[in-house]
Amino acid sequence: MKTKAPHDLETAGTRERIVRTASRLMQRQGYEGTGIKQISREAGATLGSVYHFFPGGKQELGTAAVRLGDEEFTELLRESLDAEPDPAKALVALTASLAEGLRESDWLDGCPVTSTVVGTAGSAPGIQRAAAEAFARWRAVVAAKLVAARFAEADAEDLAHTVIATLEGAELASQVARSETPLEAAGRHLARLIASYGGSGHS
Amino acid sequence: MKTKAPHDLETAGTRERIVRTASRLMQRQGYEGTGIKQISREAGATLGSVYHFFPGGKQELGTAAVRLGDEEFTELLRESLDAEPDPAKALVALTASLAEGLRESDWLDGCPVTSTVVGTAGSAPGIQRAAAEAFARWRAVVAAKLVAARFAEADAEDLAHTVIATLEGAELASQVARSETPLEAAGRHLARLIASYGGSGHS
DNA sequence: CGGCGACTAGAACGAACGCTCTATCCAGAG
DNA sequence: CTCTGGATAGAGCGTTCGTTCTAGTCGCCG
Repeated sequence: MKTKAPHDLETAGTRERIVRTASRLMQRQGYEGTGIKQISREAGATLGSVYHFFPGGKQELGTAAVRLGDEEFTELLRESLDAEPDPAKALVALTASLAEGLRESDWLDGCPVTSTVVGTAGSAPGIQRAAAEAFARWRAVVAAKLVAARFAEADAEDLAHTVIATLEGAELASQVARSETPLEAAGRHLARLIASYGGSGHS
Repeated sequence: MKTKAPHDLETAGTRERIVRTASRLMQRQGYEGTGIKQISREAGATLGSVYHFFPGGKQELGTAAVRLGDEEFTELLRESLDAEPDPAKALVALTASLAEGLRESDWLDGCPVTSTVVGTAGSAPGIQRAAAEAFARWRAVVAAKLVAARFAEADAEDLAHTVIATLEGAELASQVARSETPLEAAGRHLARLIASYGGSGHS
């Protein structure tokens, strides 16, 4: 019986509801600021269900929440980069959409990975590892886009570090300042930085 | 009696010990992850003293901790920028020293303001405000340096947004990856971005 | 039908949380 | 000396924390 599909439809329903709720709450309140009871309450699940799906407790749940945020942003990143051949223009569009999302949440929803991982440095190694993997994956997506736009591989990977770091920092700065300006400036400056590597466009 | 100096020497001693301890702990564990009793214990003060100096409770203490982090980084920023006439080179040196500090703490001590403010978005407006003021002050210091290096005022303020955002993001990325690479790349790329504004140097 | 495993349900535990409160200490003013 | 007020000291409040545990529900296989 390899078929786990039948009742997985239901179990995956509860499990996924818990992870999504955990991710959303930790995005706003941080890892330490979010309680398991609050998660189970808002997810419409009970404490028993939470510990059934996450026997590792809060840390395992936090790790799953970070991974969900990882997947969601990876997809957003890919969509933005695929929609526009020029990576510089794509980044400008991406920062604009990040700023829009942030404003629409009344500046509450920053990067889910960042919010969850900050403050767990020495105490929750699983979460640290998941966050490191998320950053690495995002960098790889950006680097692949740059390589596709005829960048040298070394330059692409190098630039990807700064692209991701600047996006993270600008998202945080915009959230704290309650203003789209940091993200907007980051988009423009990343485009300028990329353009400074010779090619003005995509060919 | 305007002279408050005599016993202020002692009272300021305890008060400052509390704030410094709070700042250090919140830098590592976040705002929610740090307890007032832990702060008082590690500061060698009692609960009574904490609430005597900070009748506003944890939020007032957190705000003071953010302001201390603000002052400390403002000073580090000024030192780095004053030591080198070319702002681009100064930023490379700054990222190197940030990376060194991070590595020396075994990747535990990130930006004290960021760690403290993340996760307090909707719940602690005083902390949010103090963090916004910190970012604005740092931006002003960077912008002033750029203006002194013959940048147009509009360009300088615009660039300052991205400089601060990138520094924040790279510090976070370096901490999570436990690697100096993100900060090192950020320094090089910020220097390149600044250099792209015409002047290759300081005159 | 009986039994079994996946899942739900929530009471209960000890510890820690932020905060309030009273008591005490002590230097300096009168 | 007394008196005063800033500072120290810590017991104790009610609440919430993460976690454990037992009981119960449900669908499916034999």
